[in-house]
Amino acid sequence: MTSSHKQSKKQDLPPTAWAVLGLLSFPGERTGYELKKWADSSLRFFYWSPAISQIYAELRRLEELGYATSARSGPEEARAKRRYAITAAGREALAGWAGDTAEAGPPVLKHGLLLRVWMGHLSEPERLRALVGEHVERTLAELAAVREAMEHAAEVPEWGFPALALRWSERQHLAELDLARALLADLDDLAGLPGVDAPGAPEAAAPARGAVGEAPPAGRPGARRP
Amino acid sequence: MTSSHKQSKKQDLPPTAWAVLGLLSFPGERTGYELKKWADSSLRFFYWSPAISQIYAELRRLEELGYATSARSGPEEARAKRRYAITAAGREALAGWAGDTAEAGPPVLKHGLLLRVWMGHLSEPERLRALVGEHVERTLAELAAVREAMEHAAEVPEWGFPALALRWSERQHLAELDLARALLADLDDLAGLPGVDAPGAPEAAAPARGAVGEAPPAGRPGARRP
DNA sequence: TTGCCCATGTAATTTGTTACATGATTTA
DNA sequence: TAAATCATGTAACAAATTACATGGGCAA
Repeated sequence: MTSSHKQSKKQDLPPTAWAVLGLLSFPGERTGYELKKWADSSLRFFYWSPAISQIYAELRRLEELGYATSARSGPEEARAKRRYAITAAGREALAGWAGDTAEAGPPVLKHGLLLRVWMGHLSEPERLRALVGEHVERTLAELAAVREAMEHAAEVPEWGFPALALRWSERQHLAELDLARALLADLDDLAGLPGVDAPGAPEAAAPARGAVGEAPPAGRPGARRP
Repeated sequence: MTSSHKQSKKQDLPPTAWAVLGLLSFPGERTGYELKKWADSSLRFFYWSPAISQIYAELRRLEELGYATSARSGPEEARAKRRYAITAAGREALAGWAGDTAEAGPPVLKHGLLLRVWMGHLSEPERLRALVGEHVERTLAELAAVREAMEHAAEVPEWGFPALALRWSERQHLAELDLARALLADLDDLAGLPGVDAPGAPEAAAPARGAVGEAPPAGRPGARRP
């Protein structure tokens, strides 16, 4: 078991494989099914929750690489229940990946709402505003889900880092709500109706000031009516 | 060539196809190459910039569907320069997609840094802080790129909506910087060193207040040292 | 006894990437 | 005249999804 096993390219797995291995890096053994449920209430808030079929595929790959082991229980036949655990090699590889500066790229954001705003000339102004409203609704629902997950995470003391990640996600969703409010205001400006039909909130502005470069405080961008 | 052409499923294209069609929805005809460059300085900030080879593929598909037309110029031979334009059918379909409430899902975010923080037990605290620092650097660079793109967008009067999207992106990046600052503070707390080695900024807090549910103001989460 | 949750997997397909091939036009 | 940029495409592959197949255990 020395020469040319299968480990062709050691440190070059897709992010999903590392994410699954990360799930395994917490104490305890679990099944693919359990991993999926856990991902649904943690990773999905700031990263991604793979399809269950992909989790099984990654688990097999990780085992082939020697990064995980499995013990089957129940029927000795095919499709027996398998509980997976990380190996020492797996832990080491994962730690290497997690700390690798080159590996960590920029965050990936695909924001469907903004794509629609960008081509806003195709929609009625009202439709656009409605889309933003739906986005706010979805964000509120997500925020509630994050907070629920936070309660679970708070129960277990060794989940300090997962709790941190969830706190980040909570703030991120709050920021998303602020961005939506500002977007709505800009949309009004561009439509040429300055501040008339705003239904609720009385101009709660002051968005994201930073030590970096102050966000253009005066003078909205559009507002060019002939 | 009338009966069963190829348009099997009318309104069911991948988001990338719609994005490319969206690029085409602005006045003027352009080549795939030009589309790619434009996407690199607009769509990529809040959505995504497809590979050039995929742009060509999508353009061919859009033409097959009758959503775009192309006129070749230069050599009549193969691989002639092609300028694409949207058709009336294309514009209609795109408008339908853009306004469709069911079509617009939640934004997709894959944040590699947070994935690493989530499994922070695998890294040295210093490494983790360094990763956050790099993220801040990247974000600042992106922010500068957004601002440069905004200058270009400001030149052309009919780019009101693209300008809005860029403004959103600018604020989004500023929010990301705030989130990184808060994350760093939480990391310090969890490490047990409360607020000592903060190098620069004198506690510029007050992140995202919202009418929704105030972000836990007092009492940090971790801070449980034995 | 029907339906739901647990649990694992295969197959087909879509989406998207990188690497490669080719050549024209512009700029230094 | 060499290099960069413009410009279009093909081929091979990777990543990930959906749909499907299978079956045990448990609760209404």
